[in-house]
Amino acid sequence: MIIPSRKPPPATPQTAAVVSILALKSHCTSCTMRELCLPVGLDRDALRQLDELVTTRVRLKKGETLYRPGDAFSALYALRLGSCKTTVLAEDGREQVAGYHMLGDVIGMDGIGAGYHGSQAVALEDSEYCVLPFDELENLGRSIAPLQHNLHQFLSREISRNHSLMLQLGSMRAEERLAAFLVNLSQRYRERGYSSIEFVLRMTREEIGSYLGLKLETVSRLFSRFQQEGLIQVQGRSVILLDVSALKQLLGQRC
Amino acid sequence: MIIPSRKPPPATPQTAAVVSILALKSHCTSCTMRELCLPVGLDRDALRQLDELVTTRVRLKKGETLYRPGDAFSALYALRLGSCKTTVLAEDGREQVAGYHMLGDVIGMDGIGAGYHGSQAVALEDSEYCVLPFDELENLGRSIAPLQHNLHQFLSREISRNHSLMLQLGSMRAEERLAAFLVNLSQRYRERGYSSIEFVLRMTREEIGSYLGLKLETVSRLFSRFQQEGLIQVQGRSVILLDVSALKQLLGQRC
DNA sequence: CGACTAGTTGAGGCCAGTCAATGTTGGTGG
DNA sequence: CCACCAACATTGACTGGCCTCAACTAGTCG
Repeated sequence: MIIPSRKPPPATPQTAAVVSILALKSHCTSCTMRELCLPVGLDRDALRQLDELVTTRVRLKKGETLYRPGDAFSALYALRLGSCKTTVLAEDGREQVAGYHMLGDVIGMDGIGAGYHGSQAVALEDSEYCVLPFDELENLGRSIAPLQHNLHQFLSREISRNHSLMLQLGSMRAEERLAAFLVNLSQRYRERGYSSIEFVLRMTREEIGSYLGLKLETVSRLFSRFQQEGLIQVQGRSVILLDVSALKQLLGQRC
Repeated sequence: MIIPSRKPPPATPQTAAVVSILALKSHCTSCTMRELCLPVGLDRDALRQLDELVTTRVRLKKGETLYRPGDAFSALYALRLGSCKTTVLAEDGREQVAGYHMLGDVIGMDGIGAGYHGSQAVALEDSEYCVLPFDELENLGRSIAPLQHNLHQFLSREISRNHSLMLQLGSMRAEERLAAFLVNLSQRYRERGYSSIEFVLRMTREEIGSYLGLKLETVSRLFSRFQQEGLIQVQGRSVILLDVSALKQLLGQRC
């Protein structure tokens, strides 16, 4: 609620150096992520106008940064390929993962309010982003009501997502948090047409721990225990969910 | 990240019963909270149009509910008088406070994405809310760019606020969390023209604990300790901050 | 191959939770 | 106005879940 967001304007250098800008047009019209992304439900005419707006893509290698705290906010980014994490930093340098993002996710939304980013986005693997210049997006939203509404929905869902995470961090035990994490990943992979029971984690134990407010050793121990109990099969970053309903029960959720 | 937001539509009864609807026009034009609230920076003409939209207010007594999880989403609410908390519920009934809100705050934003509320808003004292019908607000936003932008900023700031809270919940120790809580309240009281060093808490120890992911006994002990250390003076819900900079240092510090 | 990063596992400690007893406050009705 | 009660708050003693520290293994890459 406090610290990182109200910082004075950019002290940090802009991060354009590490990214490759592609002047290719990235047609929403033909994008496979269209129905998961901001253009969801738009008609052909609206899609064409949105295409006009998305003139650049950014490509990041694993570990590279899309934006940092303090960078001027100018655009939202739609994740087109690969995956990334967003992290927030405390004043003393402590860092916490605030989200893991995959295809169709829109990131950077925390920058609108302050005019500069309060968080950081780092690629977990080689990845690609459509740049949505925010001024133009607002302009276009004023003429295309469904686009405007989609934007509002994306902003709102980010809030809901954060609420769930806050609930996990504030009132769940370690094993419940990890179960929630796995079930959530599972659902999102399914939505994107991937296997919901077998996937490869893109992040380290430490990053998972950071996201869940746990230490890496705790995460590791829990993976081992879940495996022992027959809930999952885990081998490094490869995970197979053997008993999804048991995992869901762990969080108090009825399937 | 998971549980409460993706529920099926309303099972819960609508909450209109407990609230008093006032058909009074609540003029943004003359509202003292104007510069903290959604109309911030709007010109006279825009203000007048916004006035047209805000046709009703809701008045709640302490403990009454503005909306519940599952209630159909139709409007945002601008807090005009008093204060309230918003809470999120896990499936097993566990409840966690997600935010404390005061004059000028806009609440209900988590409902846009799903079409129904995922959280609950409960009055901490007798309070009053301007009802902002969301469809109409979107419409108006399409003709008044600054209003549209303000809405986006409010949505975005809610995200930033959540990020800070996540950071607290995930990586701070109990004393740091409470210090952060007090400093944050202090800042918000100042912004609203109240004393930033002397105020009365509107919530119980248990509610503070719920917000910070702590138990009420822990909160109580910390208040006592802070007092012993000369950081604050506390008497029930009355708090005086004696050493704000020491409190701020507590959040920056890694022990 | 060595250096490095990531992951696993064990031992022990500490912070915050739990349980319990007691004190305080504020609202209500006699 | 005061007595009463219930809700809220404080404090102590003890427990336990997660953290810390540490040793070791597995996999990767120059």
